[in-house]
Amino acid sequence: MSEVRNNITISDVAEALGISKTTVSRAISGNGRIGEETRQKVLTYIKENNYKPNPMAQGLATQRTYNIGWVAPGDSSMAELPFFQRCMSGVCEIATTMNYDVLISLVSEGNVTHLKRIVENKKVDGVIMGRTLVDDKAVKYLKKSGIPFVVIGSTHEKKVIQIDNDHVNACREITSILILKGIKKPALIGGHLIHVVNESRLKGYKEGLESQGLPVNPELLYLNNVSERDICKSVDSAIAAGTDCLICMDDGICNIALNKLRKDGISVPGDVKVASFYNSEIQANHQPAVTTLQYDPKELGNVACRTLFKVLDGEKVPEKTLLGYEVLLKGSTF
Amino acid sequence: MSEVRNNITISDVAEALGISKTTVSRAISGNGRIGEETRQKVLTYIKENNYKPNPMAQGLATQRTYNIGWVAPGDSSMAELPFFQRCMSGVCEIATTMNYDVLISLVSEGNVTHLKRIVENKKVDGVIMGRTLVDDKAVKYLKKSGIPFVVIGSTHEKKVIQIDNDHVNACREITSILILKGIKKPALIGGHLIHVVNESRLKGYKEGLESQGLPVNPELLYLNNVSERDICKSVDSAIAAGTDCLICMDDGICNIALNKLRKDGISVPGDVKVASFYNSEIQANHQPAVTTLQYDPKELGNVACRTLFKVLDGEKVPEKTLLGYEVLLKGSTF
DNA sequence: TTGAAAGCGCTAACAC
DNA sequence: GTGTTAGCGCTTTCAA
Repeated sequence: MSEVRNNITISDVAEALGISKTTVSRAISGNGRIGEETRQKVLTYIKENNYKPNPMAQGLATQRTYNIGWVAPGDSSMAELPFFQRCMSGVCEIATTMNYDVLISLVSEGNVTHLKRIVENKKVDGVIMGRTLVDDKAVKYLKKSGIPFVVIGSTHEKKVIQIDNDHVNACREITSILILKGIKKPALIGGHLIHVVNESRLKGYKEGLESQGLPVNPELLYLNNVSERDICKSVDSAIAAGTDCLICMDDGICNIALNKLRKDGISVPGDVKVASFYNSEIQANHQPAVTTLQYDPKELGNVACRTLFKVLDGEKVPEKTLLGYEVLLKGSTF
Repeated sequence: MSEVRNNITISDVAEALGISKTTVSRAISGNGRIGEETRQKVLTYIKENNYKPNPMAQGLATQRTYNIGWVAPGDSSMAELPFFQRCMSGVCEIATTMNYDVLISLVSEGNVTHLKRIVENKKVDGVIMGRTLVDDKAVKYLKKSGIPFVVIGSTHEKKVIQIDNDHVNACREITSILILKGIKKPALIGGHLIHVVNESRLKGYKEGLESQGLPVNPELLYLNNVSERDICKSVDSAIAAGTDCLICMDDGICNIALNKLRKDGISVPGDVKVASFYNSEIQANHQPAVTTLQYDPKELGNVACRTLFKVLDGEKVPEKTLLGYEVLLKGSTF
C-alpha cells in the first residue's frame, strides 16, 4: 500500500553497493572528493530505488530545516486580499526550486507568539514577512532573534532587508500624469498610516503635486480612512470641496468610493474622475475601468524568496530592492 | 544578539539538575513514571531557562514531523477565493493549539509533484486538502501513499475522510423556499462540474424543484459556465426562456450575472429575482443584497484539522462529516 | 579516493 | 522512580 513512501536509508544504499555511508553521502552532496565512477554508481542506484534522504536526519546533522516561514496577516480583512496570495505563490514557487518548503505563520495585530514558536523551535531556516506595519512587533522580534529574514514592503527599522515596489515614484508619476491631463484639484482618499505603504503613497502624491507646481491642499487630503463610513464621509467632503478627481489609496477604498458615487448619482468620469493607487479585478471590470497603478505581487514573492536564499548562503544583498510598476490609464479619468 | 534562539539541549538540563536525560524527557512528555518532585524541578528549570526540545531530534527519534500539509489550489483564480484563506486560517488555528505547524503545498491542475515531495520527504505527518475535484490526482496519490489525510469537500473516491458543508440539503432548501415564495421558473446558472461541490449543488437544486412538484426544465439549466462570456450567454438564454429567478451556483457567477443584468437594464428584483448558492462580501454589499446560502469556511478548517489529529492518534472517525448552513433571505428575491 | 567513528538532540526499551 | 543504552538517518572530522 504505502509503496510510495520510501523507507530506504543511506545505510541500505551503502550496503547494497558494498560501500560506506560516507561515500554515499558524498556522492549525493557533492562535498568531499569521490571517484567519478562510484559517484555515478551511487547516483543511478538511488534514482532507480527512489532513495530520498530523510530531511529530519539531515536537519539534525546540519542544523537546517529546509523550511522557510511565510508570515501572513492573520486578520481576515487583510489576509483575503489577493495580494498576499500572489506573493505567497511567488514565494512557494522559488522555495520549491530550491528544495525548500514553506511554513505558514499567521500574525494578527502584533501577536507574535506563533512566529516566535517556529523560530525558537527551529522549524525554519529563515522568514519572509508578507507585510510590514510602521511599528512592527514581528520585525522587531525577528531582528532580535538573529534569524535571517526578508520583508515584503518597507519599514523604518534599520538593517532590515526589504523588497518593495517603488510606491513613491509610482504615485508621484500617476499624480503628475493626472495633473498634466488637466486635473486641478486631485483629492486623496487615504488608508491608515500604520501601513508603511500608505506613507509612501502619500509621499508620492505630495511629490506629484509639487512637481506640477500644485500646493498640498488640506481640504483635499483625507487620511486614515478605515471604515466604509470614514470613506463615504471623506468622499462627501472632497466633493463639497470641489475636487475634480478622487485618488484612492488602494483598491478597497476605491471600490467603496465608487459605490458611494453611484449611489449618490455622481457620474464617473463625467462629474468627477477617479483613480486608484492599487489595482484589483473589480476595478478592471468596473464601467468605466479605473485608472490605476499596477504591480506584480508574485514577482515580489519571487524576489523576496531569492533574496532570502542569498542571505542564507551568506551572500551580501542590498538592504532595499525596489521593483517596478505600471500606470494604467483607463476610462475613469478621460 | 540571538539570545532568543535557544541552544540549550536536554543534556544541559539533565546535567544542571544532576539527573539523566531520560528523566528530563519523561518530565516533559509525561510518558513513563516519574516522581512528582523531580517533575516539578525539571519543569521549572526548563521554563526559567527557556529550554525548547529540538523538533528535528524529536522527529528523528519518533518519526513525527509536527507538521501537517495544507494543499491549496495553485491556479490563482481559485486560490484567491476568501474561502480557502478562511479554511486555512481555521486549520492553522487548530494546528497551533496542538503544537503543529502547517506546510503549504500548491497543487495546480493535477500537478502533484510538490505534494509528492513533501510526503516522500516525510516533511508532514498528515495532509489536509483544501478542495477536491471529481477526478482528483492528489487524492489518488495520497490514498496510494498511505499517509493520513482529510479532504475539505466531497469526493466519489471511496475510503476518504471528508469534511463538507451539507450542500445538497442547503441547495434543496433554498430552492424550495424560493418556489414557496412564488418563483415559478428558477434558472440555474452553474459552474463547472469537475468540482464535486457543483454536482452537489445541482443535485440539491433538482431535489428542491422536485420537492415542490416542479419539473427540471432543460431550458432553465445552464451548466459548466466557466468564462464571463459563458455566464452572460446563459443569463441571456435564461431571460429569453422567461425565468423569474436566476439562481447562481456560486458568488463569482453571481457577481458577473449581476453586472450583466445591470448593464442590460434589467432590474433586480423587479424584472428578475436573483439568488446564489454561495455568499461573498460583494453580494452582501450589493443593492439590493442577494439572497444566498451562507457557510463557515473557517469552521470547515477547524473540523478538518481536528479530524486529522484524531486520525493521527489512531482514533476512528466518520468517513463523512457534514457541517451546517444558513439561508439568508435578502432583497434580491423580495 | 574511501571508510570508521563520533555526534546532531531526542526517545524508548530494558534494567536496576 | 530513575538511569543505561541503543538507536533514529544523516554529516563530518580524521585516518588510512
